[in-house]
Amino acid sequence: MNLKEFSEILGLSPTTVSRALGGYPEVKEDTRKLVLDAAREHGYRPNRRAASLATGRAMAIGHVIPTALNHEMVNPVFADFIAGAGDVYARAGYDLVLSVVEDGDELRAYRQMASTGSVDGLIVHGPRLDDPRIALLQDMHLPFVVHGRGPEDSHPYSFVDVDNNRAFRRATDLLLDLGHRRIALLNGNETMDFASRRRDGYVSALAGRGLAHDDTLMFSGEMSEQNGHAAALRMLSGADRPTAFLVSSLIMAIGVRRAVTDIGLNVGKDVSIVTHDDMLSYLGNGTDVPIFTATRSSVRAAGRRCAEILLSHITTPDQPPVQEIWESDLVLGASTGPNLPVQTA
Amino acid sequence: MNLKEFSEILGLSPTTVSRALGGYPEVKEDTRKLVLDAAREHGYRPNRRAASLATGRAMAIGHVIPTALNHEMVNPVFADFIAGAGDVYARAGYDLVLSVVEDGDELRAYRQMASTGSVDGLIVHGPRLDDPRIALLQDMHLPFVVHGRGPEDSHPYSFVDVDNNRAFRRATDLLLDLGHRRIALLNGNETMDFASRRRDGYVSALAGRGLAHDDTLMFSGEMSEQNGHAAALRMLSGADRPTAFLVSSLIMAIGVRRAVTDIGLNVGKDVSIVTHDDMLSYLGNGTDVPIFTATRSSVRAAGRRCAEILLSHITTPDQPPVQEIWESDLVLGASTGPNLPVQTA
DNA sequence: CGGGTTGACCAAAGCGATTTGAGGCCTTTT
DNA sequence: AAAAGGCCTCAAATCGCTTTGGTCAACCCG
Repeated sequence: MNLKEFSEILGLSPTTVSRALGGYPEVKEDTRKLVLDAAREHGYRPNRRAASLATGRAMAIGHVIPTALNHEMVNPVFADFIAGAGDVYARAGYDLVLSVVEDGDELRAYRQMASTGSVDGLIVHGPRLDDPRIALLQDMHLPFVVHGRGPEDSHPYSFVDVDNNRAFRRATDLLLDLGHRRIALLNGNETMDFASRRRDGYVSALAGRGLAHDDTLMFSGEMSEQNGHAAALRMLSGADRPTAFLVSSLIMAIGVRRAVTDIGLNVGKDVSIVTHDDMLSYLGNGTDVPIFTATRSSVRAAGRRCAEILLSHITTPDQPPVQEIWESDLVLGASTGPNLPVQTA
Repeated sequence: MNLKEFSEILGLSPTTVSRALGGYPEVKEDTRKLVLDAAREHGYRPNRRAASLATGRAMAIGHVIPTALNHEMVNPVFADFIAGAGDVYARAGYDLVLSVVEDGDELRAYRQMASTGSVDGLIVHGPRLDDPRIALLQDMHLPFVVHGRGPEDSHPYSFVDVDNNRAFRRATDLLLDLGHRRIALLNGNETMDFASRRRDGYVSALAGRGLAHDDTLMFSGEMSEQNGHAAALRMLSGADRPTAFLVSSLIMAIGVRRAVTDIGLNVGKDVSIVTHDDMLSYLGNGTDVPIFTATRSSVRAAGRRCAEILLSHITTPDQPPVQEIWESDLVLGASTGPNLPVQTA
């Protein structure tokens, strides 16, 4: 059923029908109601592609998610981020076009989405320290919003980020205040912007107490349960073992907890854990008292906000960029406690 | 840059250029090479929407993922499933259109995708026991593939599923063979097809040994870490507590493990756990010896296979439906052991 | 040498919407 | 009663591509 057929059923011209559906004022209210009712009854809906072609608006937003085929990992925060963003898109009548590409092929994916005109804007996921994508997107004059932050030397652009440096500085300070001195950092891949900032926060908190950081207590890599377990186990079985862990993701923290219990120690008593918690829907950090003491920020809310900003850039261009740096909560849970003097007993 | 402009640069007609890019035989190889090189140089790519309109093919596949706004959970297997499917789409030149809708609004989403012609086919996620979506899709004559199975009374349709009944029957048998008699089932929501089949497998294995199932040892609900923890804790603190748990997801099993260690028991010694493992990329079940004994089937591979089947239905219609039921591995890990006679000591 | 093939290319007609500019009807004003 | 002005509606152009149905020249063969 196309517009022509549909308008013939109604005995109206395509123009009038289109205007009625589009909500334009040049059509009598009675007529509009007639048209809307008939559309519902006959199940008519304008063809998306034809409408896009005519208006020049794709009514779709692109998300490019990298999947490292060598190390096979899909970042689990995508699901929640996209749930948040997708909700906003749906309300505004936008589609969400997902492109799954191998790491390193992202530039090509962006270029293609832009030149084929299949999206009106893009979300940039997981910016790296030296990320070429942002410059490319600025060149292409396609609206975009970054989840996180990339290089800041270029022209300003819109982003939503959490204050990773501050969050991990505060978390480290908390552990220091509890008397811990051997604090391990299990971080994400430090070529990623967020991980780099978290490391800086951790290092500067230590430096603030005149402590040097110890490379043997620092891990940087994919934030999987396995990696958390392996790294923690290695550190705990070394001499002069850590009494506390600062971890970049809840999943990784679960691996740390398993390592701690594996060797017969107690989380929150013998070993403290502080983790970052993205508030993923399927991995809640306890209902009553949090399981883990955590720096907490909802990635779903970030998805929602990124989508809102992007849509506003699309509907009214030439706005100044929106840059939001969210403070994350530091919530106390059951995984931290004071460093007891007699720990090796 | 559109086709007209681009073909003028080359001094050729739009027809020839389009044919050259489309790989049609009516164009001299030299000319084709010329066109391809120029396209690369000038960054010309046909407008997707216009091409779709002309051919009638959207070159896109729709995925509708439900998000229950009340209970706020996004199924974490989506990320991996979509990574698998997206990879196949990308190679075939298809886009992946994601629609995030509130539970119950799925029918509307499907109807819309079909009538606006924005996709050539659909993947159905998470079929329920009495799922109206499949009948609707058959009515609309839009190709689709179901991940899992829905009602089987209607016309046959394509699906990829694991043999959930058999997997959980075997897992239950294993625990029975190890001497366990009080075996708890922590299942997904049993209005879902997969969970219902797993329950049947569990119940029939018990019945095979003349055992009745005990409602107080059965949980059905969202497969979150919290739910696993809460349900296990409740069961373990009751009288005549279970000695083994059969769990429907690794995340939930992690919650069970936490509950077991919380009350000072040992996983694999005092309490056995068998879980289903979707082989999510960020939640590997150990590298060497599996952490959990598990029924194992890759959801990413399922995504890939569903995509392949769907694309083949789209490119050559009127094929008979493809129905695949995958056997899942039963891998032994460190979380199971014999039921010791003196257990309450 | 001429009719029939074949090869390489092109003009123009869609695909299904939106939107401009023009026209028809009815009410209001002088 | 005629002119002006509103309010609706319409025909046709447009978006950028694909594809049908040619045209034209070169080639082949009896």
